[in-house]
Amino acid sequence: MTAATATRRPRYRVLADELRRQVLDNAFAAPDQFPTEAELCQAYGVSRFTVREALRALQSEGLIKRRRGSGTTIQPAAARGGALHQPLSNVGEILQYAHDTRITFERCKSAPLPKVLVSEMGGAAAAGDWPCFRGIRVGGGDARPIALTQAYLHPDLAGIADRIDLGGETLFRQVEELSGIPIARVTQDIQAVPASGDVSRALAVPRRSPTLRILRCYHDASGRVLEISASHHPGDRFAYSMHIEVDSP
Amino acid sequence: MTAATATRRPRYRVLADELRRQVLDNAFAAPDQFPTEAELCQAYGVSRFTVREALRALQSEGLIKRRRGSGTTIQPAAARGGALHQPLSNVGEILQYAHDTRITFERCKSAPLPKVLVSEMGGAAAAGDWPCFRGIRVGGGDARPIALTQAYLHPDLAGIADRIDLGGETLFRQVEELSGIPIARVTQDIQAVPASGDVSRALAVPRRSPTLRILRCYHDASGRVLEISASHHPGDRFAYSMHIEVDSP
DNA sequence: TAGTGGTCTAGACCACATG
DNA sequence: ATGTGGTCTAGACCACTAT
Repeated sequence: MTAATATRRPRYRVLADELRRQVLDNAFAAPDQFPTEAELCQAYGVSRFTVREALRALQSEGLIKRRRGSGTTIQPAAARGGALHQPLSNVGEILQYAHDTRITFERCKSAPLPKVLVSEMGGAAAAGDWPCFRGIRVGGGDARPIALTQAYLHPDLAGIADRIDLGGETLFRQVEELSGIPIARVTQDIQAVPASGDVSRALAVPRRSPTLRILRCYHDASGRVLEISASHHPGDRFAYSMHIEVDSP
Repeated sequence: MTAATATRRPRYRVLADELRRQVLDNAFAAPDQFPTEAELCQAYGVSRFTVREALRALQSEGLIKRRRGSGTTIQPAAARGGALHQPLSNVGEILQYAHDTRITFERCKSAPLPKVLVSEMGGAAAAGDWPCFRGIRVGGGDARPIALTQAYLHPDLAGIADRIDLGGETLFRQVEELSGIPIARVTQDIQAVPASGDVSRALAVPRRSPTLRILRCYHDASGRVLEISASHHPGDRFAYSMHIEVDSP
């Protein structure tokens, strides 16, 4: 029996989070200093199954590399260029940013959804006033911001809009928790656009300079859009990076 | 003890192949007629672990969908384009374009890797002359091109460079086939950059206009970069979209 | 040879969906 | 109430790498 606290979070996810944090915090002296499965089993008091599930997650994120006989090594964390990299995997952690960045939101007035976002959704079911948030993400060793994000909640969720912690977890996690409706699917649209006046001021870049715009729609299981967001990133100091594992023979 | 034949192929892969064949052969009357885990354990005489590993593979291919409590269902065949199976995981569609586009390459002279790509790789092991290809992708109902792609093969693969079908399958699939070395991992970097002179001419966009640049590295199992490519897309008529299925915590 | 990760078994309890 | 898939344990043997 473990502690009596009712953690509904699987152990292998907790372990994966813990190990990811350690890797990103450079808690290991060298890439080959990552613990073996047996060591992790003992250190955390879990079975090999749990350890392997956690390591499978980290591997699919590209954080570690495993070879039979050799061991587990940390993937080149450094060797990255000037731009900030956002590692993402095919599962839940996709929408998280590097751990040394942070964003704080401010609440804006509710308003009809901007036209560009309405068309992104396919034009349907966009009626009503959507509670609006605006945030600027900073970090990554650069004083200048790396993102301007505008997010909108579905009018049905207006009741929880005031209970959002503006400096807390990601918006969509809070939306899930406060509304009790899990996010089932995220669609994402990435495009290069010129910086508008608003964006150029917020990001400290010239007007019309290349900007990476990421539009995201957060759907529940029935397809309804609970949240929609638009993020603008400066082209010269932000890269959206992902990796894909291909299964061998 | 199983049959005496020394099958070094894991059971869960054999099972996955068998089930994939059945699904593609429409051996199941309805999408919800897929067997349960318990049925598969009994039918094939394997443990639940083996069954789940097999189903995990099929799920990551997008072939089946699983829900706790409900069961396993077969995904609509509409999601599948060609008759060929794609070893790439669910995120693998990321590398595919709309099928109403096409690209033809031309062979360029082998040359040292451009600096921007060297730094993308981390700077190591980029020495030598890399066989080079250049292609322009058209389609999508617009007469103007939607991409300029430059691709480079590792100098070790110079021998197969002349056997590439310039109008055929994707380059990396041909590289896999001709070299016999499977691609194990793809890393991808998306950034907004201003159009260079070369890019602006090829895409028929103004110089310095926002352009979506996608850098891809194709690694083999040992981490060597077999192919590296840079694609530039016009910001005003190209969007990179992707869908992500979220597993709720 | 010793130690690593990869595969596999036989159990168990749980969360969830459906009747 | 039943059955589903999700999590987890404690073992085992094997293939591979390094020494």
